[in-house]
Amino acid sequence: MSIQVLLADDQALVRGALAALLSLEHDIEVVAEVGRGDEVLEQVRAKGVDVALLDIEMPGMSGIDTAALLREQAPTCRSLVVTTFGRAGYLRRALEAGASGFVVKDTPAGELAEAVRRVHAGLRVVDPTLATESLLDGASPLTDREREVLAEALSGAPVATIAARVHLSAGTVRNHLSSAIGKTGTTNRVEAARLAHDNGWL
Amino acid sequence: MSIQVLLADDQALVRGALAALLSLEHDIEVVAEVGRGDEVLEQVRAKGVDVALLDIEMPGMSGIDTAALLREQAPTCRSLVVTTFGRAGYLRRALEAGASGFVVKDTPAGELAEAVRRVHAGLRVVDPTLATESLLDGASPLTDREREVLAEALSGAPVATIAARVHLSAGTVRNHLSSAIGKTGTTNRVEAARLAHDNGWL
DNA sequence: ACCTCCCCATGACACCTGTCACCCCCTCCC
DNA sequence: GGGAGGGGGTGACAGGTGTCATGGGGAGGT
Repeated sequence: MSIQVLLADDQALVRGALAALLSLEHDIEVVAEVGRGDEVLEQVRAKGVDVALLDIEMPGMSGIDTAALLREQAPTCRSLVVTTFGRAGYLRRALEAGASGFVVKDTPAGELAEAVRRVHAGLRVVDPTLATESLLDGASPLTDREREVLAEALSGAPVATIAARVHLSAGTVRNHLSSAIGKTGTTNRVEAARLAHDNGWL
Repeated sequence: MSIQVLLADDQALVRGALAALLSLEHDIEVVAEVGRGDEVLEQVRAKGVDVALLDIEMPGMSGIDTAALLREQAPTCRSLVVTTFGRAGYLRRALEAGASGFVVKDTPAGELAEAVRRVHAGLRVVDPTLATESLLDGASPLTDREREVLAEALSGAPVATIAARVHLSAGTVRNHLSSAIGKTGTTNRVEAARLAHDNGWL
């Protein structure tokens, strides 16, 4: 019995290309493709998927949240997160969410099939270049509120707008921003938001 | 004689997957793969490439600049730009640079081979969803200086830092920023920079 | 009970930003 | 020649921003 695989990626071309790549392997069969995170569970149940390849940045539901959902609702299906960005915090959050593997998109193509087999066998697969870096500084120093406020600041909105969106006073928002700026070692909210985003903290 | 194709994309996994996808076609042969824009020309000359698939965001040299280089240095090789982002300005700039085609990565996988064939036949291939939108408002309203200053502002640097980097007085930088904010209909530099970036103006 | 940490909030202060008026230069074009 | 437009610059002003001191409240650990 070959390994039943689901592909979740918002870019149809990448999805189709990965399907072609994996279909070259005799022991792997791509049985489902979806472009949104919130369509994964339904397909996993319907097709009896063994391994779900999840992109992180998808409409509907992120790959990380999807992995957590699968762990609860479909524990026989293992998750392999395949993402564009090798952000330290992503790996940590993916593993915490119950993903069995984490592969960056610039790994050699030949290794993907091997990663799928390992995950299916119950092993963990972690991109080696990230493993060391991540577990050291991957933890976010930000509190929940700081994270929330920074995420809003990413778009460049002024304090008043942010305050309205998170239902806080303008002064409190500025305090959170100031705290986040201090923790990230930056000099203003924009730099802080970028750094936090690049580290996968948002 | 089958069509000789080169793949240029900084993500090895995507590159390998696209190679697998295109290799399913009997009349297409992937003869070269590179991960950097500045390695394309060399490979095109060495392998006698007919069609170069170029990602835009690559280290070394952007896909757009690479297309322009190929037009000059290897006019028998046609360029097909394949990119993640459907930004209006990208299409316009790609076509101005001499690319024969422009495809977004979330087009159906099956259409890629057809796009390659059309480009090879000397036809233009343009993503239909972008064609209308792009040629209307794809032109940037920004002057060179405004573009330059906005690009620096993208990182969140304060005016003093930007002024030092572009060798202008702080006041002039603020004037350019103010002008750019006005033209983009935004309220501050961060929003203006994001909008300009998303439209491919930077 | 006590300490620590996070959360919410206010007021004050220095500084940064966005805008405007006004000046200069140069180039292109009618 | 004159006008339009881009570029570079200055000074001034209102308002936004970052920091700090100082409150109060609650959850968790010792």
